[in-house]
Amino acid sequence: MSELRLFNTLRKEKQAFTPITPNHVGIYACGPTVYDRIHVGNARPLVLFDILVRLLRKQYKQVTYVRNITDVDDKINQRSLGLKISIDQLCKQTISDFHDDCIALNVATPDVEPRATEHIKEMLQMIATLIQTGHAYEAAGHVLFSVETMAEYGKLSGRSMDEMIAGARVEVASYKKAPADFVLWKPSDADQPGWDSPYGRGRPGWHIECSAMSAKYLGAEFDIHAGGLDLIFPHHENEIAQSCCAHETQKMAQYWVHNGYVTVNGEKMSKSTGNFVTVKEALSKHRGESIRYALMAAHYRAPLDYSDAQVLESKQALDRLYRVAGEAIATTPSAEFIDILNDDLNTPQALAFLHQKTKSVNKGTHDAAGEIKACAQLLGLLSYSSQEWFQFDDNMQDLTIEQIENQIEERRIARLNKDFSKADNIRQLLVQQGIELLDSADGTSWQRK
RNA sequence: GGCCCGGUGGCAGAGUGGUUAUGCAGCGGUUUGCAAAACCGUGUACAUCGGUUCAAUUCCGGUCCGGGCCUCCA
Repeated sequence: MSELRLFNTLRKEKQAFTPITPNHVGIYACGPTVYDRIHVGNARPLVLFDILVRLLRKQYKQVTYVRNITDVDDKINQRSLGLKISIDQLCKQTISDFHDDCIALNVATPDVEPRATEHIKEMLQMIATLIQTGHAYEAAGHVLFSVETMAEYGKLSGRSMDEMIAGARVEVASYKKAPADFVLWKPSDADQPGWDSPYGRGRPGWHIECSAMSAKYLGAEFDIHAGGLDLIFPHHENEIAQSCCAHETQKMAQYWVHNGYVTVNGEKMSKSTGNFVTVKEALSKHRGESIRYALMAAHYRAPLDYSDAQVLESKQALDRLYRVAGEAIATTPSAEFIDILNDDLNTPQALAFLHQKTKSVNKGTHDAAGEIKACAQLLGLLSYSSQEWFQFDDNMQDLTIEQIENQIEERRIARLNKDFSKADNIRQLLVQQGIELLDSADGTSWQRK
């Protein structure tokens, strides 16, 4: 079995993965800001890093997966005002919806799911350290990180200070020493959420929570930090600056892994542009597992265009896998399969492998059903029995299972009597109600269309 | 304006310096009372122009096109 290789954004190349502590991998992924339902674009990293964690667990004794929840953010404040509900209520509801979406997509719960508001103390400690060591300064009630004090600033995103200043579209606040300096702490009005601090009542800037929480649960230096491509700059760049300066380390995470965008008609899915489909909407049309399959059908770093047609095709592909391996007892994923995933999480090729195995089972050349199931389950697929997969339907039921079975029996008798027109009639009637009959030597079974 | 990424057959989407990706769809078969499923056969795909090479879709350079980041964003 080969070793895991990951494309490291820090180096812009695939690298062999070696954890800092043998047999214990620490991985941190940026989770949602809980102001609204997540969309399919948000679901992609959830699914992909879920697979990465499953793969890591297969190969390392201990894996600590931390995925935060950002529950202090100005978007949350705005939305709570708009909805006229408390921030607390909004967060509570959104987190609950988020967890429902995760379950529907078969995304496993992380080992730690820290919330920003529960780590204000750690953030303030880090800010204090940064001020003491000259990396941060107070100005107009804010605390700002001084980018000039960080020699390697810009390394992750591959841009120089000059470039950033040249291309800056940001309005530079007058109290900043340098245009690229960013906020660690900012003052809160009476009606904004805030915490007492040496700098007055205020709230944290966006980036500091991930630095504080990753350090708390994984240490100053840990193995993998994951997130969407759009977090590279400024979020992850700033996390690195804060963390490395506060901890006096060379690295924050060893490997930085970023997934590509989900697009709609070729354009980035994004809340702010209104170009998005929520996971909930998608789930009203498709099974969670079909959506999950669709999200891994392209390589994680490539863009993925989301459409109903795409998910429908994923459903068909799953049907094929279920037919051959649905009832099988999972054995163990083969080394060949692990190798494919170990090569920078090549899920499309992993799926192709499953289809190849499926063909060989259908041809009768290999008895690989158990292997297919085990491999698929490592991807978080084939988690149902075939019966559940083919007969289950959320939004029925005008027809009970008993009624269907009665119809099948009636048809059986008609067929025995060679009354094929009656038999075909029953088939037709059921088809109209979304039920398809499948004749075989062993009798007739049914499935939902 | 600066920087980055990508262009593969009808669609989606891997991969490779010289040999079948895979799935869906299509066509022709086998099988089947019907319907499916399944199997067999079937596609002269690698944006474009040059270069390197015995050989390039694969490496290098230009061009065109698309997308992204530089502001909140997974």
